[in-house]
Amino acid sequence: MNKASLIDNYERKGVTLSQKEKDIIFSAFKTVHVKKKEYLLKAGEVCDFEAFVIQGCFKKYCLDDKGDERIIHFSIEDWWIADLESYNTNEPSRTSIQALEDSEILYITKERKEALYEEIPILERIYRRMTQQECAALQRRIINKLSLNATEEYEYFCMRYPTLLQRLTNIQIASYLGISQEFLSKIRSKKKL
Amino acid sequence: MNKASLIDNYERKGVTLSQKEKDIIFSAFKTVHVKKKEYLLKAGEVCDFEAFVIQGCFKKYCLDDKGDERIIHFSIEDWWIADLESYNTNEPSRTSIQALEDSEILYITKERKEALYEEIPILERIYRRMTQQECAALQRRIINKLSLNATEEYEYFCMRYPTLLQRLTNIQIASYLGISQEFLSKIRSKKKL
DNA sequence: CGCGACGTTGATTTGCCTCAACGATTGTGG
DNA sequence: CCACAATCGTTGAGGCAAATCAACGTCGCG
Repeated sequence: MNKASLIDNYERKGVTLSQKEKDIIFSAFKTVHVKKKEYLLKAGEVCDFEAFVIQGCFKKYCLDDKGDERIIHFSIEDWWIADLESYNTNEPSRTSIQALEDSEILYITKERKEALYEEIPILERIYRRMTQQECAALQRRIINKLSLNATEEYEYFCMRYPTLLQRLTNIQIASYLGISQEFLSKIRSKKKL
Repeated sequence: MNKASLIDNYERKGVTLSQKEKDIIFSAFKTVHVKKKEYLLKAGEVCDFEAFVIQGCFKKYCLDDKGDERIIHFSIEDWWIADLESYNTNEPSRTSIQALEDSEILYITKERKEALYEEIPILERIYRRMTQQECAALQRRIINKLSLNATEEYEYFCMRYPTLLQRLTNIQIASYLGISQEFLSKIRSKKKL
């Protein structure tokens, strides 16, 4: 993956960009290297950026009242990461974003991005469609949480995100599914039979 | 609530519209009356519309493998309703949308709405911000599902949607929370003590 | 009036959690 | 580069939250 994948990601939303527009976009983003275990965002800070993952893997999580991590989302190559709730409201984030591998991202501040919308209005459409798709994905996750038991949710995860399976620990997957690592282990051992 | 609330809803996203733009918008939407128990969308159909609720209440739900209803979302006055997943992909919806009360909506087809984006480009921004907020709300729901037990989820629902509480049956609330109606009843009786 | 949907309560079952123990793997400092 | 610690994956025993099943009174409505 490289910087150009950002433009691919944009144009996959059904919009064609001129070379000049592409240049403006590239100059608005900053390439940033993030080492494993480093944080892009810590709970309590305001999320004033968005990032596009070129290489690597991130988790977005919050802590429950017992202090256990609840993973909300994983982002790998070609995905976006930010805390939209904090980004929208300018209030402190309840989530943290941490690199699970040495990673490389394209980073843009909220301020810079708002300016970009003025320069390239068609970006509004691109991000509208992108956000619509994210809504659909989040709705799907809620439907699964309402309809499936732990075993079925794990099977859906395996089917939907086979590449993620290999890059994550069981603890991380269990936290994403909302079950204990011990119970996930039992699900896996039953599945092999 | 009346038609003008649609414009209020738009302008609350930080954009001001001219009178001419408002007129164009009004003429693009159709006022539709929907009787209690009637369907706006049935599972298996493609969702080629969006609707804004002026009066009344709707539920969006799907059926699990046992045939039980799982309510994904309620929409009352001043909210939007559609199945974004089907709307985006043009594939058959897995959800159904049904009126819980005699209702009145502003209805627009996908085709008409795409034309509206061409006529009034600033609508792209309005809908982008609207969709961003929806994403944040969906993320919040996922966090709750991951972090809270049934009692805490119910208390959050009461706090967040007090007006909905009075208009829904316990069965509907239980289905939304993903618990059985019997258990919800037990939660409620404990709470009164 | 009578039927069906609703809300409640109790008895029983079950899916998943918690705690504890263990080997295997990974990481790290000397 | 090795020794030791930390993290990880697994398994078993026991416990709890919530589901299921069943019964019953109430209410609204045709």
